[in-house]
Amino acid sequence: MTTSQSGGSPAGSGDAEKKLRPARTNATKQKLFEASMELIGERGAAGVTVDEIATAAGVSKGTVYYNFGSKSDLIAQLLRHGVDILMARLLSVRDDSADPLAAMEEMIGQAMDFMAEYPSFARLWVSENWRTPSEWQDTFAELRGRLLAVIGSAIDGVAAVYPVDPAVSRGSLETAIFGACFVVGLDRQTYNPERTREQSVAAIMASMRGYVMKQPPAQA
Amino acid sequence: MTTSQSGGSPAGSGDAEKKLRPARTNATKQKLFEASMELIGERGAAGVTVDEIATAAGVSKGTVYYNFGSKSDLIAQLLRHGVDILMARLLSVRDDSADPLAAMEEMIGQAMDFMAEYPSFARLWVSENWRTPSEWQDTFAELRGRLLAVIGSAIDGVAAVYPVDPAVSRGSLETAIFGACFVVGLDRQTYNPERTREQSVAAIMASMRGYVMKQPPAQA
DNA sequence: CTAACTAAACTGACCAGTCAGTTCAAATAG
DNA sequence: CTATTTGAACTGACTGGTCAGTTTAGTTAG
Repeated sequence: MTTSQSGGSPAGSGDAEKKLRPARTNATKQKLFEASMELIGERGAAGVTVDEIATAAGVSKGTVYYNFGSKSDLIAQLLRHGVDILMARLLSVRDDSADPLAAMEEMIGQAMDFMAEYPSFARLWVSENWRTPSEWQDTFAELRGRLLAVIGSAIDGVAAVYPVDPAVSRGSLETAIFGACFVVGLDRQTYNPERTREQSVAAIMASMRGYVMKQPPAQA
Repeated sequence: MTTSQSGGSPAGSGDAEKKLRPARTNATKQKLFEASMELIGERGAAGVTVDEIATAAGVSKGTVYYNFGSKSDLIAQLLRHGVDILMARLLSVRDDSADPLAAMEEMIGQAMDFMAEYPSFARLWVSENWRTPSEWQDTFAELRGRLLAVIGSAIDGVAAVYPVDPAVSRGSLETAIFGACFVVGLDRQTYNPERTREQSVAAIMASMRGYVMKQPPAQA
């Protein structure tokens, strides 16, 4: 069970020591992330073998187990890795509060760019996210919460300035927008490559424009 | 590769003879659909064995191969089966054109009910839908087209009566609504069981209300 | 009587995880 | 400056097990 490697095993290391120890390791992990993102996005977590991942990364199978504790662990870290990238992009949108609707629109645009750039991650996410008893259940819950918080605060920004339909719960709207980003992004890549980024953003933004009410602001 | 069964094999029968031949077969197929829908929804197509499906359906493994040519074939027919049910519900909404927005709302409600009743089908759909080279690719393309057509005509119904934002392409909106139904439905079941049907419908309907413009109708 | 189904054994491929051994750059010693 | 040691990083053959699909001889029910 325990990976009793001859040397110290970085497999178990959560996140710490990012500067001192690793020499080749980080480059190797990066290659493994890229290779497995690609393969797993295409054929699913269960449909890809560790050997394939190792070969695609130009590394031996043992190296995968040296760097990660298990296939499952690799995928968990892969999920975190992808979410880190997406989060960074979403947070790059300055909430200058000039117009919260514009901020929202840019966030959705960033999300669409991310889906276009990492479609395999998006596929992995939607493939595994809603499985009921799954390894990664906790991972998903945590990452989902982080992402929804960002979207939620953008919605709050809008609700603070515009009058807003009280019949629409913030939580459901978060979910709808979040989900629409993934689905619209994936659908564009899979079935409608001719669709533009702007069309996609506009379609998702429709729910925000439907959320703000047509009456003039109720002057807080 | 070729399924050379001893007895006459209904395995290859696409859709024809639904009345003449089968005596026990239909009941068995039904049981197999239910069992595999459940299992595959939970653990994914690749994560479930044919033996498990057979046992769960209270049937022998041979029967699975008697009724279906292969695991892959079973899943393809399972997809069609689920879409048939969903389509029937969507089409049950009378397009009385009294208010196309109300019709749209009821359609989304029907979709939410379906997701609540067959969450495993929804999981199967989102898990496999966007895989790039997959068996079932053609099946998905066809079924997706059928479903989008129904939603599209509901959108057209709205666009025929209300003034509508030309910046939002019908295709992207179809996709966004279609996808939101799956994602919101699944999220409700997985992460937010306290969310009501109405909240979910309202969140998805927001995109329709954002699609119709705030100016008074342009009087066709 | 025959289509539908059973039960069980079997094949051949495939795969996650293991482990004994190799490499090599940097540290330490002479 | 050279020799030796250390250990992290990596290798790839191997193991124990699983699984899709097949086959066969017999049973059940319409």
